[in-house]
Amino acid sequence: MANFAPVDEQLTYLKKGAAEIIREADLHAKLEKSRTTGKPLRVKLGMDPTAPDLHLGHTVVLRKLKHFQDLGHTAIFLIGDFTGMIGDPSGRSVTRPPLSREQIDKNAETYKAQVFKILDREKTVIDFNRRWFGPMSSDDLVKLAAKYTVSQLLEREDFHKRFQEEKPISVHELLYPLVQGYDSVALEADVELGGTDQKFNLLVGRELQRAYGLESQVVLTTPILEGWRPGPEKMSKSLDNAIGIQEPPLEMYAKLMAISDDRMWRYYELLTDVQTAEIEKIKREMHPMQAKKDLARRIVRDFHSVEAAAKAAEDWAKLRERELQRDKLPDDIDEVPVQYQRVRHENVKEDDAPPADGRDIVWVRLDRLLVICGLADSVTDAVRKIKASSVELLRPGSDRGEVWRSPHLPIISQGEPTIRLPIRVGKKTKEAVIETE
RNA sequence: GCACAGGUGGGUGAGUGGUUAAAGCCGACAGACUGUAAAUCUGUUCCUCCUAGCGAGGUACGGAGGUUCGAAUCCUCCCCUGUGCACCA
Repeated sequence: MANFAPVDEQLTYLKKGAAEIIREADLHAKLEKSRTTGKPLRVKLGMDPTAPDLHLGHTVVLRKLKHFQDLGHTAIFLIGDFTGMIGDPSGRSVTRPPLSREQIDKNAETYKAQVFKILDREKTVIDFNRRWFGPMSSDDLVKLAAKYTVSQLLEREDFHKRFQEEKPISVHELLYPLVQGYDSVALEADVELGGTDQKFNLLVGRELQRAYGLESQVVLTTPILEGWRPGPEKMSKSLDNAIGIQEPPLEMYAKLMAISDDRMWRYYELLTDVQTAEIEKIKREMHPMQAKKDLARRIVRDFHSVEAAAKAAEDWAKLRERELQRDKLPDDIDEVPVQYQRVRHENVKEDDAPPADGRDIVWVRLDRLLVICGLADSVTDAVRKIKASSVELLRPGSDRGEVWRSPHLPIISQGEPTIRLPIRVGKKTKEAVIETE
């Protein structure tokens, strides 16, 4: 059979990005045993087919399953089509509405499609817990229920809280951890994976296996990933900070580029196969901006393709540049025709006039001009903007211009019928075409 | 229908007779900073006019009147919203 890597090597690989391993010594022992017997470990990850779309947060634990798979162990992806009908009460203060049969089937299908973006389709065992719960007799169910006590179940924080607050806890919800735990019995799992929020349920699996005369599984939890927006919230669709694995490359890339530097390292740890030592090196030696680009590219590649990732990076850079280019004269400035009458400055004081030395001076009311060009909401607003030094007169062919702080603007005319005047206010640039005739 | 509560600037929300064009916050707009994102800091945030100034004027606190030297603030009527009750049953 397969040749397993040395235990310590495997352990290092598996520990990256893990929140907690219960118990590490057990895992060590199991790895040791599988290596000597040549028998791969049975590693279980169960998911309820509740949300049809997976996001990067879900992939943290999936990747961990993949790691086991990489090392030659048996990855079992268990779709909780039976448990889905109960609804996982984890972290919930109210009863979760159960899913309909059709909904579950539909979600299960989309799950399979998405999960194989990470797992190796050939090597993964997909199972449904209805396989054993479907035919389970009432007798067996009672036997299962007899293995655990109410007070044990009430140790769970959310149950405890609800009990304390005299909020309802349905019996079927109480059953949930038992059912999930029994999955481990049925599958004879050596290891079960889950998010840290699943810890209690996973531990029940340990207990139940022992109660059924099996060796207890090792529980490996993974951290809950934070969303891409600033803030400590976990990644979640409802908080609108999730990066879905089915999202288009550019969207994915852009969101990833928007994460904070701190979070970037977290993502490196939890969403890539870059080894811890390597991450440390990147942290030390690479420019954070470059590191983030690499990360974004890497993740997009995982869910799309190398080409798509390259394209996303390119498109993103273009978008970025366009945004940063507001100092530069854009190629396509809107031209606004303006009649001189509407912007003519009437009462020019003599001493304001620069030496005309024979040429015509055209005095323009810059404030009115801004309004006509749509660069200000009202004349008052225009004056404010002028006084706030945010109005820049651009010189044609140059990226730079001159900040003009007065509502009156003298232009030396060479006698042309029109005067072109590119103006920038903040992000907006317009070119006024003044008809002097 | 009755009874309370309430209607303020883009949004929230202070303000109960007089420097109140109306606090604070948010948003928006600009400026600074910057490797991305964010954060931060500064300024501005009703309109019109000019001589461009801590300038002049106008309009504004649901609507219409009124009291007053003076009202977002007090009175009357109306409109609208929320809540409770009643009606219908």
